[in-house]
Parts: sequence; C-alpha cells; structure tokens
Amino acid sequence: MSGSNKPRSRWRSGATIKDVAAAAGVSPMTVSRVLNKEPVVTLATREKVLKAVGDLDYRPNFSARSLAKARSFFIGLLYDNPSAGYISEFLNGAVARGKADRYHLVLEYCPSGLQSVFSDANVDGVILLPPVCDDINTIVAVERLGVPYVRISPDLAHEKGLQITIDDRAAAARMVRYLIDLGHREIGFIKGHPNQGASREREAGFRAVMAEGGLPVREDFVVQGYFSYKSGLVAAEVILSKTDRPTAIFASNDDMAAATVAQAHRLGLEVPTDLTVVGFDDTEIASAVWPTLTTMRQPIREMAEAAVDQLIAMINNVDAAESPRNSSFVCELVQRDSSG
Amino acid sequence: MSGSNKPRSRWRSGATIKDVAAAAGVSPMTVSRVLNKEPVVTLATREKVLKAVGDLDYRPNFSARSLAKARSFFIGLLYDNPSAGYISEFLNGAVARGKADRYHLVLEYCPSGLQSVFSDANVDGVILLPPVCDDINTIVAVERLGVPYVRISPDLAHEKGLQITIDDRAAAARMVRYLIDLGHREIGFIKGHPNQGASREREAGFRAVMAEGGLPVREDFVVQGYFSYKSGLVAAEVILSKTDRPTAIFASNDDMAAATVAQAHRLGLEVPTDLTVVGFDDTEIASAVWPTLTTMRQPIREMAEAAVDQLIAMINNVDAAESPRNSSFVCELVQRDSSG
DNA sequence: CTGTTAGCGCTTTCAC
DNA sequence: GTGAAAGCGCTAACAG
Repeated sequence: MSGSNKPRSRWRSGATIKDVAAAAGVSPMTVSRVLNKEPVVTLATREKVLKAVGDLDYRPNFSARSLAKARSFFIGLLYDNPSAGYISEFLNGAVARGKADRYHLVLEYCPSGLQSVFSDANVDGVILLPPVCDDINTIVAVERLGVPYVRISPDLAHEKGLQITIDDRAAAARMVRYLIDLGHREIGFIKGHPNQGASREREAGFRAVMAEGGLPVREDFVVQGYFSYKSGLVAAEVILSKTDRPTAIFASNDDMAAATVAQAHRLGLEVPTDLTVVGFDDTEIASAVWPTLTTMRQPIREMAEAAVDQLIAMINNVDAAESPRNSSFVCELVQRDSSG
Repeated sequence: MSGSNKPRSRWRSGATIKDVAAAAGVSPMTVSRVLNKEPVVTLATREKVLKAVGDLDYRPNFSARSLAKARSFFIGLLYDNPSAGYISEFLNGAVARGKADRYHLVLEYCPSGLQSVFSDANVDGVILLPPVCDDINTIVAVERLGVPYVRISPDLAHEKGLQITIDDRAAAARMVRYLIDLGHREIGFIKGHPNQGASREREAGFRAVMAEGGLPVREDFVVQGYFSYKSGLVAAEVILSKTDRPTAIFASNDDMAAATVAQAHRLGLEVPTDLTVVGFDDTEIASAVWPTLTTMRQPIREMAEAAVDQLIAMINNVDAAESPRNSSFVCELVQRDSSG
C-alpha cells in the first residue's frame, strides 16, 4: 500500500442525513423513513424531504446504514475457475436480482484447498459456485461465519444451506434418448471432472438410458475428462483413434464437446455426417463453434436469480432459513447442427 | 422482499472489539492497533491480543471500520455485456489484486444509456470497463460520486480519471505486417463496434500498414461488425461471397474471427489453406475453435491488476490522483493454426 | 404521523 | 506504549 493514508481531501462530498433534515425542516428520523420507503410518512413531508435530497445530492452512507441495521447488504460469491461463460451468465442474473433489494455482490476467489475464505468481509449471505460448493473446508468456514448460504449444483447433500440444482441425471438421460432416437447405438461418453457431483450424475443418466434401451456400454468408449477444452481433446482422441468408433459422442460439457468436434475434424471426420457430437450446458462456445453444438441448456441465469432470492429471504426471515426449500431446475435440449 | 425483517436471531456471531479487549486485558484501542498492524504495540501485548482474537473467533466489523475511517474498502466495477472471456479474465486479476489491500469488488451492471449508476453504493473508487467507460452519462455520474476512477481501454480522452489502455493501433499494425510477411496482398478487415474507440484504432492500424506497404485497400473487403459472433458471420459472408475474395481476413476480435472461420467452412473453404483468418484479444474462444486462431493477446489480467493498484494509490494518496499516470500495455502476437 | 434518545463497532484525537 | 472520550452516519425503540 502506498504512502500516507490521509483520506478524502477532495473525494467524497458529504451531505449527511442531518443536512437533509435541516434543509427539509424535519428530523433525521423522518428522512430515514422516507429513504426506506416506510409508508407512514405524509405525502407533503415526503416531497419536502425528496426535494432536499435532490438539492443536496444526498447519497446515504452505506456503512452507517449497515452498522445501524446490523446488515451489510452484501452477498458473497465464492468461485473457483468456472468457465468464463458460466460465471458471466451467473453474474448477470445475480447482480440484476440483488439490485432489486439493494443487495450487492462481492466476489471472493476461492481456490479450493486454500481456506483463505473471507479474510475479513462481512456479508449477509454467501453463494457457493461449483466446485467450491463441495469443498468441505470452505463450507465449514462459511458456517462459522454464521450467515445463510446457498450452494449451486452441489455434490453431497449437506445438512444446512440451501441447494439450487438441476437434475443432471434426468437431463443426461434425455440427451441419450435423443441420440438413440436418432438411430445411434454405439455412443461414446466423455466424463466430467471427478470433483463434481454433476459428473457422476450425468454419467449415471447416460448408463441408465443405455441399459434401458438394451444397449451395451463399450467401456473403452467411456473416458475421463475434466471439463476443460484440453481434456476434451485428449479424451476424444482416445475414443476416435480406434479402428472402430462410436457414431455419436456425448461430452459432459460444451467445452469438451467443442474439443471433440475439433479433434474429429483433425482426424478427417465430418460432423455430424461421420460423427454426432453433443454437449451439455449451452454456454457461449456451443453457438460459437462450427458446426454449432446440440446441447442441454442449463438455466444458469435463472438459477442465479433464485439463489439471490432465496438468500435474501433467509436473511430476512429466520424461519425460512430453518427449513430451506431447495429448488431444482429443468434443462432444455437445444438442437443445433452437430447432431444427426 | 419477504416478510418480517427481524435480523439475526441465529446468524452472526458477535464478538466485538470490546470482547477481545476484555479477554486480552487491554483497551479496545490497543486491539485496534494490533489489527491494523501499527508498529507501536509491544510484542507481548500484540500476542495477548492475537490470542484473544483467535479464542473468540473475532472478525472485525467491516461496516464499523468503514464508517469510522470514512472508507468503504469497496471498488465498484461497472460493466455492460463484455464478452464472457473478457470479464472473467478481468475479474480474476482485479479480485486477486484487491485482496492484497483488503479491498473488495462490487459489481454494477450498467447498461449504457440507463444512468442508473450506483443506486446507493458507496465505493472508494470505480473501474469502468468498455464500453461503459465511454458513456458520458455514466462518467458524469461517477464524477458526481466524487471518487477516483479508472477507465479501461477508453475512447475519448477525458480530463480526469486514469486510463489503462493498450495501443490498439500499433497492435493492429503489427498483425497486418505479420500477414503481409506471410505473403498476403489482398486483406479483408472486419471492423469492431463503432461505439468503441478500439474499433477505430484497430482499423487505423490496418490502413496505416497497408498504405505503408503500398497495398491498396479494397473497400468492399472492409465491412462493419459489432464484436459479436453473429455480426462476424454476416460480415464474413459479405466478404467471402464475392467471386474474388481476399486471401486473408483480419477480424477486430476473436468472436468475429471464429465466425469467419465457421463461415469459410460453410462455403467450402479450408483455413488456412484457402483463407487465413486472424483475430484480436486472445479470449477463450481463440483456442477453442478449430483451427485455433492466430490472434493478438491483450493482457487483460495485467490491466485489471494495474487498474486496481492505481485506484488504491489514488484513494490513499490525493497527490497521485491529481496527476494520474496513465499506462499503456503491449499486446503479444499469438501464432496458432488459422494463419499461413 | 413525527421527534428524541441512545447506540451499532470501530477509530480518531488527545492525554498520560 | 497505552487508554479515555468522542464521534463517524444512520436507525431501533420508544414517546408524544
């Protein structure tokens, strides 16, 4: 940190609630009531106050309000290297939803393993994105914080804390059924990162439907990936370099599906003519590659909105916090050009 | 908002600085000094205090500290639909850098046009991402806030406020020289969104080098894009559907370059055999498509770190704020598979 | 419907 | 090197 800490000799203006009260000829308390939209205030009084607020360009002091209300009006967002598309989509939803209730988002980068959570922030609630939502150290740290929290697409069910999920298994099952309906019999599968519950669920959905359809799963067509583009490249090569190969590959996310398409091209295979490729999530990349990817759209934005909503409800209403109402979102099959 | 607002009957723990002081047998003031790492305190005292802090699991109240210090320790980040890759990269840098000085980032979504900036947050400084950094209403609103701000890759030079830029013109020039060195003579260009200065600069760099090399610019090979994948698809079609076409296309960002590759494929052209395509930014998509894109890497993370650094310096030191030291970052040509 | 009093938890200032 | 008093700007709780 640099030098002397003398603050604000020119920053920050300074009209306080007292100034507004004086200008409007009322008490600070009345100003406070107007600002907090309490319905009791007379219309006339309200207007006087609002005028004074405008004249003085008054902006309430967040810290003072927080201190008095014993609330920070901040929600912490714990993340750790999600794909760019995922986090940016999530942020859009969460920021918009928080704004309505005057909540702001504070970002905390949480490389799992490091338990350096919340060095000193005081937030009213916390949202944990995968895979942080499954890091036990982080969860413990958040619980010690004593604030409500929401876990997004978590793996293990954990006593407290609300969970916002999608039914990964059902969604994966739907995708495999789609492939079978298309006439595919030999279907390859690229698994997701083993540190995420979604990976197991998606695989389970895949296997369930294959079994259901009486189709044997060729274990050498099921390979480990890690949700990254690179890992998809490797996995696809393993599957496609065999003399016999599947007619379709279901990758556990879009990045790996995109990589599979690229690998297919490299090996001289046309998509979808020679090989059908499908992904999961419907992140940006799904519409960016060529051919565009058939995938399972995860309603990330809606999930973010729900997370913020529920969190605010829990912050306001302790009862709600006692009996969290987990919610599960449904995915939508988005058919594009990579399947046939 | 839901129901009654009775707070924290079970959330929030509660050890205050007084409790710590009592436990350590010192005054609150001494605890404060220890916590703020003021060097005056005796080692013995310091240790007593630290032990009490640990025992009580004390975490300082951010709001109280902010109120007393007249500082929020929050930095606002104003954004408006940047590409996912851009914002997520920027966030990584900014969050990490802020952490070192106990600053946190608060996100504000600022659809330009709407001047709904900072409904009520009080931040110590503001970072404006493009294109918000060029929205005059937003700039005015931020100036009225009375806090220092940094603009990232801004268009018009504006009196106050620090600017973190790259030399778009020079970078674009370098890319065009690279293409010429590769033997290309007929080079197409897809412009960026006209609301961003970077677009004009990149085009200027393109034209300068073409002129420098004595190569005429075919105006029908220069078409308008808007930085989106879709706009790139359209632009590329315009250029490539002619009977004669350029041997190389320089798109003003990666999304449009990726779209150009896709469009080329659709038209039966091989990249780079039949057509060289290059982009700008080196965002995620550049390594995600096939063939991977040759592009100009913009050091987004470093720029984010610099922005936070400078902002904190300005917050702490008014003198620094008087004479902002703008900084310009250099880009790096990343050669991949889409050029030849 | 509006005002008064007190205090949130911390830090500043000034003593000692 | 440490402590006591006062106050940051706001709102809860109570009066009236």
